[in-house]
Amino acid sequence: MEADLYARDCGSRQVLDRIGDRWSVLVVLTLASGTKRYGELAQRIEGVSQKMLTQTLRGLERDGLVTRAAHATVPPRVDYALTALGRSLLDLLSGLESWATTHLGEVEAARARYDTR
Amino acid sequence: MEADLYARDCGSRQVLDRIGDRWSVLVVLTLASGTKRYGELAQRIEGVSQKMLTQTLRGLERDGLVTRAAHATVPPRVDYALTALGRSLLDLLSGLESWATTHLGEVEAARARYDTR
DNA sequence: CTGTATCCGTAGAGATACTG
DNA sequence: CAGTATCTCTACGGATACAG
Repeated sequence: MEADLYARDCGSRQVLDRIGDRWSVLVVLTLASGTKRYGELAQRIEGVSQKMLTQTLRGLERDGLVTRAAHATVPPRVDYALTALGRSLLDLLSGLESWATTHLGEVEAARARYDTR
Repeated sequence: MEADLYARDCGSRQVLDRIGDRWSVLVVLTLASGTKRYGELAQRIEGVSQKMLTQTLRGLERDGLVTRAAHATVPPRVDYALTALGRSLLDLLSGLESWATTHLGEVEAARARYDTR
């Protein structure tokens, strides 16, 4: 079976959807520097709601990109970390991150030009 | 001014949003092989509605990633192409494409594992 | 601390019909 | 051919409250 990104029902589209997910990228990038607790992620990623963070983490865990380790302590503690698969995605995502920051100015300029004509 | 991807109101988040957009990625990748007409894009990208394709193209044009050239012929003809900025994104996106297709199997396996426990 | 459950408003996506 | 306009619908995301 061939993986055709352009085909409607190809699973590679779903993979792209996860990458494209707004919070997934930020979560994976945050985990680049090592294991993080739930609260650390929530604090670092500004603007993410509890619901969305949990939902995103579940999705990443389901896709095998992130591991979840719950410790039965009081208070509870849950550690999230990247899997090997998750780390394999890291280079690409940090490339995206640096593209976004370095070309931000050009994009904003283009928008200003577009909006004023 | 610093570009912090994790800051709520930083423009780099909006840039990431565009990259993350489902159809934008597919459109840019389709334009990788050169100028395409509206209809060619619609045909190549399976499942995209007319509305979404137009909307995506407008967004990409606004952000300076794509040019739009309308010819006043009968029937009309509109050519879309990548700008230099758009091409600068291409390597990253094709990296994403190949990651998606090569790791599709692992992701699907992880999902199956997650869903059956 | 790390979640789950519920309600609710709005943006987004599809379908359809129409136009230069 | 390449759109625009309008309608409908749902499903995403935020807020809030509660629980283990």
